[in-house]
Amino acid sequence: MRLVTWNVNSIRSRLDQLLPWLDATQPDVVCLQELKVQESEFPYAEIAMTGYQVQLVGQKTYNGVAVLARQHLAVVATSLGDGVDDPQARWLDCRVGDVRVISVYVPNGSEVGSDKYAYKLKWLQRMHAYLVRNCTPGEKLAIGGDYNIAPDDLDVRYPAAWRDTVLCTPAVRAAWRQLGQWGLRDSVRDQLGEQRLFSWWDYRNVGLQRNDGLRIDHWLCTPPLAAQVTAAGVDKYVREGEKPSDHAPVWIEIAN
DNA sequence: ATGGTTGCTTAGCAA
Repeated sequence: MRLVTWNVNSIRSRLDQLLPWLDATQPDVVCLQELKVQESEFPYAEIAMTGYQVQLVGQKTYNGVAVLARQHLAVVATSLGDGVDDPQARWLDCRVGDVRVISVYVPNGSEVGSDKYAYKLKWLQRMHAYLVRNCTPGEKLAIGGDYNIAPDDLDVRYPAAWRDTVLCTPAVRAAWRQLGQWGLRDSVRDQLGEQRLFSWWDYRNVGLQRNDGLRIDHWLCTPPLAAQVTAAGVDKYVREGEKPSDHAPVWIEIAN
């Protein structure tokens, strides 16, 4: 079973990449982020043509997350559901067969010290609280998405250039470790060992040529599922193609 | 190197 997460940076402007990639790689489950579309404008017909079912939480202009699956897909929750007044579409909790799959788009945080950075740190605490409240480390749960966190300097090609940016601060890395302490495994890193793979290259730095990348898109899995992961990787060629998203798809393979 | 590029929406914001 192949699970993939990909921040597409606008699904409507990425259909010409998404559809052939789906056809070529045939993943079982796909988590998408940054749809940048409200549900009424979502390209349902084009996705239906692929044979995938889709569930999504949309929003005009910003954010938006989806889950695609070849088999039956049931929605568990469309937000963190903690009573906080937060219109941002960043969380979709689904059931696919005997696996619970969540597509997540963690806030970027903009600049350290900004309101957006404070929102990011609070949001990560709310995500942890959701797990405590609604999930158990004993179930088969996989959370794929853009976490906007490079967990370690190993996940940054040029750590000095990115030090203390919102993707790398001690505070966001502490929030990441808290997710691990709850019981989630970094299933991609578990497969990579010390190998350095990246999932995002900023448009602005023309950084792809220097491989100025970071690993900020992840699969976090509970132990029953993490134990079944047999392989992981990044479809970097998708980032190197025509009119790419700034993120590449990140996948894990699960035995069964 | 406080620039650079892309997408959505139309000059400014977010990433």
